[in-house]
Amino acid sequence: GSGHHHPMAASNGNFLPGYAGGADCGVMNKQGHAHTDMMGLSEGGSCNGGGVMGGSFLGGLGIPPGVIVMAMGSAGGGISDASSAFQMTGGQRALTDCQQHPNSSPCPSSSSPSSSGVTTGGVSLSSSSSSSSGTVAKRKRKRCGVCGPCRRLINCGVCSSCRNRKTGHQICKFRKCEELKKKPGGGGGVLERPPSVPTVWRWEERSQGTV
DNA sequence: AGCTACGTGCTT
DNA sequence: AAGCACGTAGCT
Repeated sequence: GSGHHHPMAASNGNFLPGYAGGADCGVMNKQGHAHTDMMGLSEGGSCNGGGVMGGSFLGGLGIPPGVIVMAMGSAGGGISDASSAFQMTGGQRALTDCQQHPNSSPCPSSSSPSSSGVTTGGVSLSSSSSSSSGTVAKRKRKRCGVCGPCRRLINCGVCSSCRNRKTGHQICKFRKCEELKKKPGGGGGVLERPPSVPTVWRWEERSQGTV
């Protein structure tokens, strides 16, 4: 057989092997700790050529969660399944990450609240810098780590941000945190956070406390 | 020191 | 208003 590519893969193969495939794998590996997340998301490791087209396909394309849910709901015909699957990936991501590196505390949203301060609803106001002479230095907000885009671990490789990364210095559009998309002072509702965070927190606390 | 990505200004 | 490009904060 020669060139019997999958119809879907063929149409998308224009960029998958070029951007999502190589670029993502390379970048992710370089990150060091992200590979666990990626595996949890793709359930097979697209980089290793696991053959799970669905995983690499969705991840590579960077299709937003909503699309995935719709697709699954359409195929499986069960919203419960879609919801479960979606939550599983998200939960597994956080838990796996935390468990893989409990000492390094890689979790930006759940592992080290005091340092990251994301869960408190903003950047850590700890007197790190700029507290000497009262100069209000520009402090970057950090991604919430729990929204859909934040859960996404693979760059689509085709959006303007990915393509113009060299000059744009921007994260993949599909990975752009929903909170960061809003204005810094947008309604001051920074305290609003999804139930995913407190759930994980309780889980960890119970785990540590019980043991 | 180098990389990633947020914040902001400029251009369209 | 949306997108692009640049500076630079934050992290490794």
